[in-house]
Amino acid sequence: METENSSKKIAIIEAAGEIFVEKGFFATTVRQICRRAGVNVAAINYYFGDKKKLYMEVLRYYQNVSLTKYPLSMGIKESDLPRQKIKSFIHSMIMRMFEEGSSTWFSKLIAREFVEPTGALDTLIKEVIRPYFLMLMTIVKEILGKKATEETAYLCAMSIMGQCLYFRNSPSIISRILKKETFSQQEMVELAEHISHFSLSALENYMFENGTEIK
Amino acid sequence: METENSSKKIAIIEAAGEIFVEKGFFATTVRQICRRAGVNVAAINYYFGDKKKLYMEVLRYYQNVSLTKYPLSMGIKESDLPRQKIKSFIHSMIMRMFEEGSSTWFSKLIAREFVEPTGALDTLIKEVIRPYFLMLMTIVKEILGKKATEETAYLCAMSIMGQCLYFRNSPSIISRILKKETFSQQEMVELAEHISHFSLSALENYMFENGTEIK
DNA sequence: TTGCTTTTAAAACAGTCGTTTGAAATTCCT
DNA sequence: AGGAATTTCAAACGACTGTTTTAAAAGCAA
Repeated sequence: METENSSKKIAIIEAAGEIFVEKGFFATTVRQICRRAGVNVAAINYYFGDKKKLYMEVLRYYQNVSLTKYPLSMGIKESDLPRQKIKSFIHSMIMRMFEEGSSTWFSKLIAREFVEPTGALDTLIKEVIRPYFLMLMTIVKEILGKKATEETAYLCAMSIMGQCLYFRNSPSIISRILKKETFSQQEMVELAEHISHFSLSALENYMFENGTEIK
Repeated sequence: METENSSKKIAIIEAAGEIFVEKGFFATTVRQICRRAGVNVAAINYYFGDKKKLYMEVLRYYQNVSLTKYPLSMGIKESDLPRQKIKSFIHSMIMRMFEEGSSTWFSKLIAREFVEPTGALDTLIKEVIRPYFLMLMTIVKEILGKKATEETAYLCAMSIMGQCLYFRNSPSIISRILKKETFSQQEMVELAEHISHFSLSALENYMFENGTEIK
């Protein structure tokens, strides 16, 4: 019975992470994972029990990595103006989702979960997503002002999340902007700038209609 | 050799449409389709060749149905103000995506293709998506004004599309707003209202920064 | 070394997938 | 009606899936 994380266990997790991100949970086969990790097919069941438990381990593993590299307060200072907070939030989110590197697979997996839920992981997902989403909602409310209802803030936060995930999760779209798969630092910045600008323009005028304040 | 569409062929297409929409191309099995259509497993291969060709037939079938029910000019009059055009566009898009009914599966399939491309169908997809997307871009440009670059209009159009598809394609999100799966007419209207309002607020101020016009 | 536990590895398992077979049933035409 | 073409169906095919088995190899404490 293994007690701590053997190197082989980690090799499996990392190989699995790559392929899960690339193809999603269902389209990924355990044999692909094992081949890339250089282990026997039985290793997954030996170390993790089954494919689904491995998937959860992958999420958990990258959750830790991701949370240490990108703390929940993503460079946002409480003293910042709401405008700046939103910018930081979106910027950080885009960076995390697009940046290439072993520590960002988790974000991509999460993004995929949004669109193609595996179901059994809802709790884990919500543990990670909800704090961010609630944080976004808080900032959104600061900008909208106190006249905004909870429902309004919720919808606006979803509009922002939707943009981020859409740009991330539509390969055919991405490849129409650029011919390549990856993004340069500058391109990511520009994308974040656009979403920030678009969303801020929206939020700062959301409570007004035709130039007159609502209610 | 069959020449025209037999009733059985259509039964398969409609059953396939339902399940493809619900589960996506890969997770749908031909046996499920055949069971729901009340035909033998071999029928799919007999009438369509294979699963992928059936999928293309489904898309083609609903493309025709959808295009007749929802013409490309979706209630938009050229004399309308740009504001109204955007509203009509988003409203129509949301309606098409959420409305239950045999003729809207196509839109849902398309929405799914956005996120989970089957690859082989890129051309067909683009034939349908592009006209709408270009139309949206045109309206966006009218609102942004002539100082807006093509790139800017493109990004803004994507932001709008992203919101629509995100609200549509995230079951776990949807079910947090409402407990049920389907939407009432009023809820759809409210959703469309929000996206319209959010996007219009954004667009109408996009070319301004801190109250001063850009450039 | 001895004995015991942990790890590896090939092979097989049971199940499902999309697809094909080949013969029966049905339809259609003269 | 007869006979050819079309359509249906149960069964099976081969390939793949996730998982289990079984036993040999490696590690390790005594």
